[in-house]
Amino acid sequence: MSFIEQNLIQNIQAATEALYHKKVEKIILQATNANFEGSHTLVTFGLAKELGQSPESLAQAIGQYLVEKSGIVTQFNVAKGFLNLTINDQVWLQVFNQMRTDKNFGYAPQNGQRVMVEYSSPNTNKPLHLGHLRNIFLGWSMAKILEANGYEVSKTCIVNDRGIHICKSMLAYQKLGEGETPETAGIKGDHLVGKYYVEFDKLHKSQIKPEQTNEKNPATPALQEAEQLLIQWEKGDSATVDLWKKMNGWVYAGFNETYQKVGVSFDKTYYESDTYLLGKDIVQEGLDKGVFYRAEDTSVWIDLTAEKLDKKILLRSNGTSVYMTQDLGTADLKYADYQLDKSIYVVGNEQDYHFKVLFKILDKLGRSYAPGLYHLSYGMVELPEGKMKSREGTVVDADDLLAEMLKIAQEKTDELGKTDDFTPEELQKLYHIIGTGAIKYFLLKVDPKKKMLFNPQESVDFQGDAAPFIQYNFARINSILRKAKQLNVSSQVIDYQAYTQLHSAENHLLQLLASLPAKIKEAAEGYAPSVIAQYAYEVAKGYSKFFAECSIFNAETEAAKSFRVALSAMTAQVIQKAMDLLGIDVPEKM
RNA sequence: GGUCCCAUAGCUCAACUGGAUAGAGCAACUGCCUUCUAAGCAGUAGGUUACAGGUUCGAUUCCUGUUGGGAUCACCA
Repeated sequence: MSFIEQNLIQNIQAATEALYHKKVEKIILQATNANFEGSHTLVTFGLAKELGQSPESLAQAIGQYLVEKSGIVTQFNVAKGFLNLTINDQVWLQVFNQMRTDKNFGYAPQNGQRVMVEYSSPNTNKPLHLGHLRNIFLGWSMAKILEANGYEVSKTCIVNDRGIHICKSMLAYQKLGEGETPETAGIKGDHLVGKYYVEFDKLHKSQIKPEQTNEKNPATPALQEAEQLLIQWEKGDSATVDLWKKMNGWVYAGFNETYQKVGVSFDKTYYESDTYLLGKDIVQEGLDKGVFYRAEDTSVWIDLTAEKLDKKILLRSNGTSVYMTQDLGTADLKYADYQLDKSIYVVGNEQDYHFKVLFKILDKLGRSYAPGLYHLSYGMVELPEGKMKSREGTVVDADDLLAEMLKIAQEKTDELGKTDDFTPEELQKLYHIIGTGAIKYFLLKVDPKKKMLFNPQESVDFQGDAAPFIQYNFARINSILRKAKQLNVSSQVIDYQAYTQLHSAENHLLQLLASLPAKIKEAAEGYAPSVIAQYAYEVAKGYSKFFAECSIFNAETEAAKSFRVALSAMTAQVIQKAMDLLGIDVPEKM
């Protein structure tokens, strides 16, 4: 809480005591609506009831008191029951001075807690698509935000690298591959494997007999062969394992290329081929504790109907484990590896039910870490015609989209012609910063919980509420700072006393900058990078307005000039920090 | 059918967790570059917050119902 809020709350409490001889415990302030004068607002309806006063007269009385006694409130107005307070500009300048001298402004100190963010978690049978990008950017940003809130964060990825779906692409490759490799085919490894996954689907569908069309899982020869391959793999058959290793290697190389392109990485990768047998001992533990039960056919279940959930299978009658069993095992493994206080799973909302059940089971088993588990459930990215389906080819491929972003960035940059002095390398770097920034911002600005729409026809915005606009303001500021250096305008020392009247655009911007710490906290508590994205845009907009309305180098006084340079520098710093939390770079020039 | 989620301007999204006259961007229309980067600024227009009730000083937000959309309910992962 800022000292302004502390001061106001204390003085409001003092006011109610002095005026009505009653101490009020909780005072809640909110930001003043833009249509009214002031920055802080006290909503008096609740207080009025408690004190037996009318909201209007109470607001008047407290307002009067604050102007006289607080030392920071210069004026107030009352609309209905809302008491709007205007804070002295000198106080705002103090706030400004405080934030610019704080190297860690916005960041919370270490809190000694460990948190894991698991994200991406791809299958190794097809390339990444737009939905994965939302997942990846959310995970990365969430990790950054938690770090900024003082957590020790580890980023992990659980690769789903085994199972029937992997065997499908292996089988198709065996049949049709003719020794093709990413090199000979000239195709990125993950795309090559994805191609054979599609081939398998074609083969499988062509083999479905007329009388099987209504079955949910028609047993075609192709499917049976793939199942056979899975059995071979589980036996450790060397030829099968070698093929599996080779194809997975291609996929990893492809994924890594994409990860690198978008600038994300992991501290730890778990492979399901290593962990898929985990969790069976937990099944035994659950049986011993009486949390699970064994059915007549020897399969193991948990009955969660009392919790308004269903019965869930945990071990098949043939003794093999299911998805849930593995997740129980990896939860224990993660905790054993990192002693986590919190563990965040970034997984799509189609798995809401799965995680509800998973967390409930771990809780029932008495795991101490259960309360710290959180499913960061995000909505699907949909196309105008509906959901993306990889088998039907209606997906927006991640690599294709990134390439298109770079292309648009290049076209737009070249069109504006402001980069004539750039070297080819600098230009490539700039296109990359702008292109990837645009897609990241596009995916992160929306509340994670909500599904969102991507229209390939309109693609991603580079204008208005978009990353390039924010980056543009950062570049603009750097231009200003370069010029300030040239002109020897010092912003180190500011004569605040000589600057008594802030321009409304300055005041607005300053208040925005001051709210960075609150926003970083809010983003972590709500698990919502969108809070930061919206904030970054507002700051950029605030600067743009200031830039248009206040001349910096032709300022009326020296004090104003140096303050404006300092305000610009501070804005650049805040923009950079906010964008960094989103995983978005900012350019010095553009 | 059970459970869960969603519905806000023509389009894409906000709305400080129950607050004021519901805000931005895109698209449309008006102005503004011989002065610090116009990827910009200022303005006009655009809304019965799906619908019907309820709770209260006050509802886009909470409750009930209706309609429409999505997810999930596998001895798949």
